[in-house]
Amino acid sequence: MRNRSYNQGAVDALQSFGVGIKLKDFLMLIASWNVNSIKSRLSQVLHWLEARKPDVLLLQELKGTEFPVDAFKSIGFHAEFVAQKAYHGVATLSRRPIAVVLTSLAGDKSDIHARYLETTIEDLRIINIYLPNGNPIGTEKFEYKLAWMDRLKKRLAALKKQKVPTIVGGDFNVIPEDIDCFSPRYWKNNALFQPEPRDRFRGLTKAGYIDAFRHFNKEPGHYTFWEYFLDHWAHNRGIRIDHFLVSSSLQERMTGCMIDKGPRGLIKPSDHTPIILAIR
DNA sequence: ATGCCCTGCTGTGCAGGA
Repeated sequence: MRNRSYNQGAVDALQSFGVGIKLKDFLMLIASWNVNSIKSRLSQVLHWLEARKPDVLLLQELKGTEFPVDAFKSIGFHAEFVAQKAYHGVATLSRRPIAVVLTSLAGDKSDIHARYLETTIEDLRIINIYLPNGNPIGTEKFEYKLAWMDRLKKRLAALKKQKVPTIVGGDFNVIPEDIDCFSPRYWKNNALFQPEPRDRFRGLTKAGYIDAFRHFNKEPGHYTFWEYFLDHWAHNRGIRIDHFLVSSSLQERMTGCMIDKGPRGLIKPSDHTPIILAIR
């Protein structure tokens, strides 16, 4: 699988959109990709943007203070980012101008992690998140994750009340249901699979934010992350943790949501692969 | 029960990821 060509992945991904959709005619394509270091993955991201031509790309895990704004500018993308040394970091790329609304999530002034970027692009509020991992369970890291999710819920409730059409995309570090992992037994002691974060994720969907991928696809076996080790990729032993949550007011405008497995099969890949949302 | 693999950082392995 490691040698699988990029183009085959692209073809597979496009087919999952179904017949008769002419992508560039009437769709806005919004993608999200945890790249596990933008420095290490820059050429793959540039190549992917040229191949897929999304309108917006949300990046997570930049892993450094430097961000290659000029490289993206040269292929027609505006870029805004929130970064810190060595860890975390999120960036939003867009062919259309980006208006930055917020660069951090309210509710904890001591939280200086680069994990949140709220923007307006066209008529949409687009929130890029890198939700805390939370491992190991039983530590302050797990408590930080839960608190972060509570803060996110507050923010999304406020936007819902204001009737702002909102799309939250990124690495949620939550496996929503058992069908979103290859083996519940393998993940049972992991922060991504605990009842508390899963309940909070369901709380967001109950509050009027649609899990876009599940809206279109009820099958098990569709993942966005595969461990680097133990041949997990070759055996499709993955988890679905990168998500788009979409305001229910935008439901009629959603035309598809797909996972593009192509980039995970490249040489020196990120451990995550992109997810793409199509909005009319 | 833990590591496996990968990245950044200034390291002489560690922290963090998931």
